Amino acid sequence: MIAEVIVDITNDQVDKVFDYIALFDTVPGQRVNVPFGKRIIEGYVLRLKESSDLAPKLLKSIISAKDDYPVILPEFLAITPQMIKLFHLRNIDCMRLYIPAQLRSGRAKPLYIRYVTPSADFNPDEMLLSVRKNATKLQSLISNLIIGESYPQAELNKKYGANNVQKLIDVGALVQTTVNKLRAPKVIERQDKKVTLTQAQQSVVDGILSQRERVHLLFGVTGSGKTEVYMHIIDAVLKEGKTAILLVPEIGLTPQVLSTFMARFGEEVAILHSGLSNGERFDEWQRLRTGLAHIAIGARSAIFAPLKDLGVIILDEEHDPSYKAESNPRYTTHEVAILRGQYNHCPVIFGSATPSLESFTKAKNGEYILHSLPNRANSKAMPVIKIVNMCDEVRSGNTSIFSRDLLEELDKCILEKNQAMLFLNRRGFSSYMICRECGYVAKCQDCDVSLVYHKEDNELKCHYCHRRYKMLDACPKCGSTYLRMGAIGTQKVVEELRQHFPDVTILRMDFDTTKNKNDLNNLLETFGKTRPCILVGTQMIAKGHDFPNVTLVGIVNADMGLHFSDFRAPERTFQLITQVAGRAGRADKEGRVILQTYTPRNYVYHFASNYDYLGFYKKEINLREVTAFPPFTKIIRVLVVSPDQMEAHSATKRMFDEFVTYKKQLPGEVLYCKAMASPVSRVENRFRYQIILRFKLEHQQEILDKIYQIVAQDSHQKCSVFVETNPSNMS
DNA sequence: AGCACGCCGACT
DNA sequence: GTCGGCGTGCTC
Repeated sequence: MIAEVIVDITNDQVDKVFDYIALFDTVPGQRVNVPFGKRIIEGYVLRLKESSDLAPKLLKSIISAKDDYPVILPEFLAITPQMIKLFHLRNIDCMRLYIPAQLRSGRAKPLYIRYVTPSADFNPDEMLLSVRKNATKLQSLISNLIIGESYPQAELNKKYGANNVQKLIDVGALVQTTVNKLRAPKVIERQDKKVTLTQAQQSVVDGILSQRERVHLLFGVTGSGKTEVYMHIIDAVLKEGKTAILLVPEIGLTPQVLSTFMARFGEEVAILHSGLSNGERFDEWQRLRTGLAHIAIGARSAIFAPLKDLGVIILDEEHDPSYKAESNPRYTTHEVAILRGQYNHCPVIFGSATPSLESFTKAKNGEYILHSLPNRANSKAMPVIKIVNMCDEVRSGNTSIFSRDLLEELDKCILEKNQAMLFLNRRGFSSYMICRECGYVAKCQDCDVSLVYHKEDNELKCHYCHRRYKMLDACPKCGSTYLRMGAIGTQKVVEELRQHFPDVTILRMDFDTTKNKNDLNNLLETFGKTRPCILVGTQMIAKGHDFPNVTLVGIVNADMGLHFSDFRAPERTFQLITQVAGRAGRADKEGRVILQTYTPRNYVYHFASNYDYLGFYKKEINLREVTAFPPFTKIIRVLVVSPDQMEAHSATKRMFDEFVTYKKQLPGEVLYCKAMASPVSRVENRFRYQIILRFKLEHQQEILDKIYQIVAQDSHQKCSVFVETNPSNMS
């Protein structure tokens, strides 16, 4: 037999199938050791065949199998060609996505637990006679051992002393056995709490289950009970003997979400997330692979959960940016989900209260089936969102971070012994310029995106074209010199808050204060039981935490995201406001939201404060169409990185010239093509240049192929080139 | 990724 | 004359 093998080397030149002679039984998906050149490396068997096109004398043989089971499911091997094409990946990139990293590095050691059992000829009475009188611990060990019983050795060691236990092992009184134990994260007791669905929820469940081979978009407002819908569908497919994947955003994997699913499905659930130790994660992967667990819950990478017979794939909060892998290997979870859905003939569900423009457009076009849950399950009204004009505050002499409205509401909230959340919108390091008198924001004349301040050369730059602008001394609109830039940090907010409310507990939650997983849990626990209390935080506080006593949500600086130089900024801002507002007044208490902005008349705030997704969608999709931005076009960023600035520059120039030549061949297709230094021009002493292209979708495959071809032509060891599709982070 | 082959500069 | 620089090319 001949085996087609992919070798475990990340290099374009060896990204092809190598034929080896399989002298023993091998199966597709198996990991093998093969001779390659002068050395022996790991490889993955793709498929088996009778003969090779190569001359037999050129072929070498597989040395050995690395595992006694195929580490990659047939399903993954089947979708690999499509993965390669869709995301422009190498074969080996795909293989590595399919298996946990620990398996490859060989660091995933199974956990062995030693047990000891009294041996057949163990006679406690006889043995006690030969023990010294003062060896009390040894005596009690001997007299407490029960024949036929098995003890974890660590336990006995602790109780009676390791030397005593070892002594008994040495004389043959105790026999050691080793058991491989799976390190599952702690399991919450299963409570069979049956929830009756509302009629609306039930019809969504029925609709999805009756159209299994399709992609569904579940558009349900905050609190409409999407989770219940998911659970019922998972329940239904489990009963058919199938399996399920539920994906949540990276920071959405909160203890609350986990315990909800654990309580419902118990040990059927395997969790795959970054908080697990290497061993735990590997063991959860094994539980899924061997069929001990049937539901995989996790962030993005859990889309590669090794489950057979998938009955449903769910992406909750489908608009969340973390579903897009922004570093190599790059992929989009939505598309992988659809590939797996097609293979398994199972439904794929994208759920959100604020669907991404891309997904909603596809639903409107009939590519996805749209299901709506327009009402909250408890039929309570959404909290009122009050927009506060911060320019007015400045004009009336209030230069603090907080508006008078927000302070007043905070006062009331504290007086009533309730809780408040203050949300800070902070993205990236770059910042925009804003006039604090009139709200003017510096924008690029060509691109209609906000300019980004670059400290290195004290200039304002557009991230979408190469245009540079002189730093402003005064506002060009009103002449005020009261310009501001830079992000406010949570620390600053907390400091100022302490001055206003010295006696109130103020908690801070951001990247700095939640470095390890326990920090976050402790913080949430403290917040849960402290009243009154104010929680200040970034994105993190917006996700899935349910605190019934939160009656006030303050969005301190809504504009930050809006003026970030990203064509998706309005969309992100709308999603964020909706999500954050949903934190107020969850239970029987009225909620209130204060939204602070320097541009109160912006359409995003208008639609967001009315919870009008459809209105926002209509406006925004129209804007994208008119300005020729995604989803009507595709944006490609080619990033060139090299420690040698000249090398990076000349490579960029060479490629850019080729793109320009190509652009002329397809008149009207490539709308935009510019080369420039990257906004963050140097990272770790490596220089960065970029080329931005924007083109229509009709010939996208052709154009993409050409881009990849040009990039491949010009890649040397001296500089690395990365190609990103519709990038959101341009640093 | 590695390792060998191969073609030009500074040395015992 | 040789040793060694790392550019180029191949690995079933």
